[in-house]
Amino acid sequence: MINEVLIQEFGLRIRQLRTDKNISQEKLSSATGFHRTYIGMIERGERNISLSNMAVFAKVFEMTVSELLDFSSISPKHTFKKYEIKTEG
Amino acid sequence: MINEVLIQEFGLRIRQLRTDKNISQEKLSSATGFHRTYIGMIERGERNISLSNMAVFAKVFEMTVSELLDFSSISPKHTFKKYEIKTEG
DNA sequence: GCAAAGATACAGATTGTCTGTTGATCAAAG
DNA sequence: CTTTGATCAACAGACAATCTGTATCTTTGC
Repeated sequence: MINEVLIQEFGLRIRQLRTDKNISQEKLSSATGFHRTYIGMIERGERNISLSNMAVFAKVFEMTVSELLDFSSISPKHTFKKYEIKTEG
Repeated sequence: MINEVLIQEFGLRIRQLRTDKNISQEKLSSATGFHRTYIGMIERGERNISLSNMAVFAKVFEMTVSELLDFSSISPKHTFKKYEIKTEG
């Protein structure tokens, strides 16, 4: 999978926001409508989620998708330079 | 499809960035590695793209995914309140 | 034991690729 | 002015690859 690091950062970000709210994966599951095991897979960086599903998390955490993808609190050195393009791997 | 409005905004954002760079869909296609028709579908808001593929566009446009999803120039009133959650449609 | 989370496997849906066609626009040439 | 050639983008249909969402079982920690 391409851009795995980014997907893992996203998982950490969701976990951080969830634990900040002091709720379980099951609670987040019912808030978002996703299955609880799916939440777990996302937090572990095992799922490359789509824009429309990102928006569901963003809404539950009351922020825009842009803010949801702001990893400065998790990974201060985050930069586009680490992103990968398909054919150069 | 859920969150269609957001997906359309993303398409407009890509189109804006591409036309600002003065390149054709085909040029963007070879820069990103995606098929030329796929670029067109994204710009028309017909594809719900994944995080890892967003990063490919972000890299080509030299910005983070968070910046790529900043729609303030396209849609100044963008807010998470317009996002949808699965079960409410 | 019990609750929360990890792990794996799976069907069905969607994304992403590919070939090819159509129509619009533009510039150079007749 | 109209034909030719080149470039660009919308679109259709078929296919491969990947994601979505669920079920089930295992592990961890209280």
